[in-house]
Amino acid sequence: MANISDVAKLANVSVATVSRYLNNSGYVGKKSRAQIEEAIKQLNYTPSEVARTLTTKQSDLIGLIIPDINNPFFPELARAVEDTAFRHGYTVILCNSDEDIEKEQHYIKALSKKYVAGLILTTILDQDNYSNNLSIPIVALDRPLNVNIPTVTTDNEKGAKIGTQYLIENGVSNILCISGPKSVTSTNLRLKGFFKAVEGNNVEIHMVESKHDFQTAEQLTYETLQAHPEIDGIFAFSDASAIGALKAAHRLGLKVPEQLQIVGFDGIQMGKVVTPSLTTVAQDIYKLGERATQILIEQIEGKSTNSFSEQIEPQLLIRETTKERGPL
Amino acid sequence: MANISDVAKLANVSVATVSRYLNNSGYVGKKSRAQIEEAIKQLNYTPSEVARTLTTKQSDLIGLIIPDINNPFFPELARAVEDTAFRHGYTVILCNSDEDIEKEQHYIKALSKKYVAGLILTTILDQDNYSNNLSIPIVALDRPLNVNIPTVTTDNEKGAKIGTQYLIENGVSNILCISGPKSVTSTNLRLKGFFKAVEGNNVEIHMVESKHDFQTAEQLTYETLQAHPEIDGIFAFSDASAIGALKAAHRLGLKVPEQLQIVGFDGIQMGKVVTPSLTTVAQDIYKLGERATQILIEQIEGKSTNSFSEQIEPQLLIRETTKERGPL
DNA sequence: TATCATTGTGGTACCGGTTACACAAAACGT
DNA sequence: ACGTTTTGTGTAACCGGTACCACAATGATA
Repeated sequence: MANISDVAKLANVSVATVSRYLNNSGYVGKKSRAQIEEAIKQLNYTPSEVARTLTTKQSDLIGLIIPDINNPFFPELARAVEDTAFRHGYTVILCNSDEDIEKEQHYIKALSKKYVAGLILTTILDQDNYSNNLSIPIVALDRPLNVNIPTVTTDNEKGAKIGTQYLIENGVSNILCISGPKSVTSTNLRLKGFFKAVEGNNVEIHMVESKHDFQTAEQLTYETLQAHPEIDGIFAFSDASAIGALKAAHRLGLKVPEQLQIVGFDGIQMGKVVTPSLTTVAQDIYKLGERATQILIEQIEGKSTNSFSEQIEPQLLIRETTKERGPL
Repeated sequence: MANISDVAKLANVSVATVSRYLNNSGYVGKKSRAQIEEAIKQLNYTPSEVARTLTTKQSDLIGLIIPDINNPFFPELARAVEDTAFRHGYTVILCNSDEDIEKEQHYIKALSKKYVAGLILTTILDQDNYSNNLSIPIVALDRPLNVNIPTVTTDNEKGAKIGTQYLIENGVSNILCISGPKSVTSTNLRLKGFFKAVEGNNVEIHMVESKHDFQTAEQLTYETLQAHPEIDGIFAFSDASAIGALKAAHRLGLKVPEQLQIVGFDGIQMGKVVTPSLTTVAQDIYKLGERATQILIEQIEGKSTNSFSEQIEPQLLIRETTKERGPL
């Protein structure tokens, strides 16, 4: 691969001039410009991003760490981040931490050594250490990280509250709550919302904790439903769990929504395509990813240091797993 | 951030010695070693991957370009690639080309400027140009690229053949074939297999072309099924399409598998969780990703130049969308 | 005409590493 | 005791860019 001095030689100018041409910085005469363009074409030259990064300490890389690529919520989120980043001239490095702290730290380290311009994290670090000893901008997405780090989340408490309330309004009196991992802040906020909605209403509750994953939720729900046939409603903290629960209900021959009503959380595309289609507390996934990226880029480009945390409103999507049917 | 010469100074040795220590190349005395370790600890030093890449022209980055992150097949594939890469000390950069050639080329260019060590492509480039003017190892995954590039695929023709045959054996006489985009090689191979299976058997066929995406397939199937109520079997070229088709069947009140049998292709996790669970021609997704990565790494590390294309056997997973029920 | 801003260009130190080479001290063989 | 090998270390060129500085030519202004 040709380098900048090959170009300079061929164009009969100095590397400095070529560099100026490439970066549109400083003056470049008409004649030189033409020669340089010609040389670049002839040599099929592309500047090395690596060398440039080394001197400028800047890059157009944004690292995105997600915990579980197999939960469709995260690909959809990644899609939004990628779209937005792309539109601003950044390239996204997507890493899958697998809910594994070690793997996550490995990625954070690997990425920061590579001079990513910034990091978007969807993760479980409750310690404050990471924010501080890393000198690049970070934005937390979906799950708050710590007070000093801008965070973009859905109003989880509210979401859980309206989801649960809707179940209760629809006549459910014995709810199974399928929560997510307790280590994650958003789980706890949703728990809070759930309990607020339940409070004072005469409903019985059962709690299980599940990964946001079809299989796990299906198995857990199957067992719980067998042990407690009186359960007539399920509120799941993710659509993935809800869909697993739906499967369990089918296996047990329970009619949804007649015998059992289900409300999920997330609003992934897949919710529309299962049968019956899933009533859910939808997060505005695209907006979530978009805002996180915008905030990060603002920080990277130094345009703003104070665009802090944002909460995005969830919205109840009424579909077919609850009795009071709405539009498809 | 501290750099190598800070470490050298603090340890009272030269940068060369530190470098030798870091890379385990050449001799480093006991005393120096200890001092260096101490200095590194004190300064919290990590070598800059960027600088290293610049001189060595090597990196531990593997670029993976997938066409559609929202089709669960690809996240599962990405997972496999990532796992394998991680185990070998490589980091995966995942890019989503969105089936968009421009975006894809942008990513290929961006990645090659960053000295990725190699590239895994899942893509639609029928032209040969890319293989040649890029000097890094490439492996094509899921879709063959061109003869000079190692390729890891499922035996698509065979897969389509056994899927279709199974449908016919189960008494289907009027098949709707939901193919994928014709621009992709694997689609054409599957078409070939489909036609081979159909040939000579007295079945009627309908063809539609769909993206591998729930919504599109659902809509298309809905329309086709309405126009042709005599259809009693569907073979879809992806599980995503098959699941969309299943939804369409539900909307039309058709009983699956009694009135309509469905076979998908891919073997994604989700197939298990829909109701009824999806009979499908399963690709060995993990193996697909694993082998592609292994072959790429072999090429990167120069261990092998001739480990060429591999085909992986598909396997029919009999579940509930076909009449002859197998194990769950 | 002298002065000064504008335009255009080249030289070169530097970013943070790697590595070839030179050289010294220690260990070894005879 | 002396040549040879092994071990240990430093100097400096280099990777491919960027950017500061110096300097020349041109045009504008006083």
